[in-house]
Amino acid sequence: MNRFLSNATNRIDAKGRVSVPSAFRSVLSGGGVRELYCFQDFVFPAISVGGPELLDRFERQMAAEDPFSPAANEMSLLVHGGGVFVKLDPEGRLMVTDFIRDFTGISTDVMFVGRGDYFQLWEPQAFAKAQAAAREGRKSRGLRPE
Amino acid sequence: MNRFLSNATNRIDAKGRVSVPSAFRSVLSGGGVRELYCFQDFVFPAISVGGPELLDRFERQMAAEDPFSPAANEMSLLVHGGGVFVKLDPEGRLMVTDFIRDFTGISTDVMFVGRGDYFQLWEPQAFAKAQAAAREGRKSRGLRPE
DNA sequence: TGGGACCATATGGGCGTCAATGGGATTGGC
DNA sequence: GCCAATCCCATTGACGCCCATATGGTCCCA
Repeated sequence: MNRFLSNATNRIDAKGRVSVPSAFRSVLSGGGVRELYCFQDFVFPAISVGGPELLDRFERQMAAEDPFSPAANEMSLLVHGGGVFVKLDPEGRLMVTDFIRDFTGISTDVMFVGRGDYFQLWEPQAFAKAQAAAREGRKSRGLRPE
Repeated sequence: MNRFLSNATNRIDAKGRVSVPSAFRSVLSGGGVRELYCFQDFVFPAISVGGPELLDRFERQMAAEDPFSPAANEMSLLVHGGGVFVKLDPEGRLMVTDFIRDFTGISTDVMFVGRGDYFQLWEPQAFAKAQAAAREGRKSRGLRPE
C-alpha cells in the first residue's frame, strides 16, 4: 500500500511525544522520506503532514499564477509562514509542539487521519464532528459513492 | 458466481474476530483480491467492504474535479479518513475493531450483506429495520421490483 | 433408504512478534 | 551549568499465524 489511509488515535506521553502509526511510517520510508513538512490546513483545524514534495507542489502552483496576485500572496503566507519541517525520533515519534496544539486544540491524544498522499493530525472530537458534517453534506445533496 | 449475494450472520469470538462467509471469500479470491478496503457507508449505519478498486473508483471521481474544491476535500475526508485496509487471517476472518463497532452498533454478531460488487457489515437488528423501511418505501410509492 | 464416513466451514485458543508507550541516560544549545 | 531535546533500552499489550475442535451437510455404499 502506497498511500495514507484510515485513521488511528495515539496518546501523547509525558514528554510531549506521540507515535506515528506504523502503517503511515511504512508509506513514508517506502517513499524514502526522512523529513516531514507540516502546515496548518487551509480549511480544517488540523495539521497536514507529508514529504517535502508537498511543499514543492504548493510552490509550483503559486508559480503558475501571478506571484503578486492576492491569491498567491495569501497562499505563500500560509504555506511558508505556517509551515515547519519536523523529523521523527528513532522509534517513529514526533514532538507535539505548541504550534500543533494551538492550531488543532490537541491536548492529550492525537488522531492521525490518512488523506491519500499526505496525512493529518486532528483533535479526535474535532475530527468526528467534521466527518459527520461531511457525511451530512453528501447525504443532503443526494450523492452516492458510485 | 462472481458477485456478492444474499446474507449471513456470524458470531464474533473472544478475540474480536469474525469469519467472512465462504461464499464471499470465493468471490474475493476469484478476483485475486487479498486486501480489502472498508469504509463507513454514506447512507446506512454499515461498513461497506470491497477490493481496492473501490477506492480507486473514488479517487478517480475526486481527481475529476478540482482537488482543492470543498467537495473533493469533503469526500477525501470520508473516503481516506474514514476508510481502512483490512486483511483476512489464514482462516478468512477479520478483526471487528472499534472503528467498525462504533459506526454500526455491532457488538456480538455481524451480518454480512451482499451488495453486488461489494458487501456490507451490519448489526443484525439494524439491518432488519432498514430493510423493512426500504420495503415500506417502495410499497408506498407503488413501485414494483422489476 | 438409512447409516456412516468424509469434507468444508465456522469457531476456539496458544504462542510469537511487533508496535506503542514509558522512563532513564546522554548530548547539545543557550 | 541548566534546561530541553534526542537517543537508547525495557515493558506490555495487541495482533497475526498456527493448530485443534465442533458442527452441519453431502456423498457413497450396503
